[in-house]
Amino acid sequence: MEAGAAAPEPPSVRQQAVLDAVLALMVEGGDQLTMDAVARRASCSKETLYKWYGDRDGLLTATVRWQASRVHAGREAVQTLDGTTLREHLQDFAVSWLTVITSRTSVALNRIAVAHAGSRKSNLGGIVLANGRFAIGERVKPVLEAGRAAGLLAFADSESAFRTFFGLVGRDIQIRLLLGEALDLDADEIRRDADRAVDQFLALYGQANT
Amino acid sequence: MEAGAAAPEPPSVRQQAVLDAVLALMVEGGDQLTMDAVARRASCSKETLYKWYGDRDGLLTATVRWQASRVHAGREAVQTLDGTTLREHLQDFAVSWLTVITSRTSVALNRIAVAHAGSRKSNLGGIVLANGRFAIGERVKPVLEAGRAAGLLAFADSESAFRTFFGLVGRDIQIRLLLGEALDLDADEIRRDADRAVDQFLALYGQANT
DNA sequence: TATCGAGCGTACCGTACGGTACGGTACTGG
DNA sequence: CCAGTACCGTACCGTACGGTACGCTCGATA
Repeated sequence: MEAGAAAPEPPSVRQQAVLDAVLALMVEGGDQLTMDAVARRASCSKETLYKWYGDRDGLLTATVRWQASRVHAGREAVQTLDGTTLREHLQDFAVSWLTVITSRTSVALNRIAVAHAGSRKSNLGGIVLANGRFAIGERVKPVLEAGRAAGLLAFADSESAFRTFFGLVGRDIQIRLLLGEALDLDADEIRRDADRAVDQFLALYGQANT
Repeated sequence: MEAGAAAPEPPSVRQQAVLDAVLALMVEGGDQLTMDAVARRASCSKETLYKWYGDRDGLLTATVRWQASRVHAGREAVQTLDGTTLREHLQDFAVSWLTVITSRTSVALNRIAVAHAGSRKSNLGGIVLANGRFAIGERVKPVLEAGRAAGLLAFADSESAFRTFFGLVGRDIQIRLLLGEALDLDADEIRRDADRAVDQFLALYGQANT
């Protein structure tokens, strides 16, 4: 998947404030995301907005990238891997993924990106995919492969195994949220959900010694 | 989930043609879905559109319901259920669900509904959920329960079991499509995917005699 | 044949919003 | 103290689109 032209330069503090204003407006309801509203909320002039971001799409793109840059956790290398640490890693991934996709910000952002994917031009959808679904895939797959190398997991294709993991974790959550269902999970429910998903994944792909 | 006021009366043939025009325009790109474009495409006057559907939202709502009315397959009763027929039933569900969510029409419609869910008012999202995710849930759960009654499956909560099935079938397909990835599956891939999902589901919930 | 309603096509209105222009202000460097 | 820069606030422009009004045709009914 093409992420669509690398980010040019990191936003200044003032620019970050503007992008946060955009995020806030997104969360408050997708339809009030006008350039006027952004300028008012961020206490800046529209002219500045256009100077910094070119046009509305540029502003949206910068916002998506800004949010993505905050979500990325560092990818720590996996060295020792026994049944317990593998399980912990997977649980961490599941919890953080569920936390992300159930957050108001993510829901709002994904709504914008999905809507944008309908009308071509400037693919926010691609950026969101690259920084969401694909980014976590690239982080999980090494763990799965390390698990296989340690004899803890068995699968032929790590991509396919990851997709199953993804499905077991997310189930119907994301589409229900995107379509407007209330359904807010607290940290406990997320943890239980993650536990269940990891249990099921290990039941499918785990070797005896887990 | 509230479906949002039952459908008033079935559309006339002429009205169906109008709604099909709306669907066609949705598929061609979400942004050209203007009342003018619909009137032109359907060879009718805007005044008629407003007379029949009240306003733009009414037209969209009618379109979503119209599409939903076409997707609903009859729910046949489940009587005899052995391991083979259970598997067949689940495979049928998986195939038809994958076929639906990968169809251009469904993607376009879901995009509209998701976008609409951002700005409150007239929840298309609720209607889509009710006729998609929840409708299939209500059709699958009786089968799961029959499978449990026949000693073929083991689970405590059929809703939860269904959600796992849903996740195993859909995985990341829907979100990737909604976010604009190309990814078109042909009938063969769908069938293989459905097979895999059913295998995995039975591995998790099946009793020995499957 | 006269009347009537349904509906097509087109013209029109109001407004919201993307984008631009411009005056005013504060800070920076010489 | 002056020039330059960056930016705020506001006014402005053009257009696209939701919604309305109106004249016309056509088929049905008496």
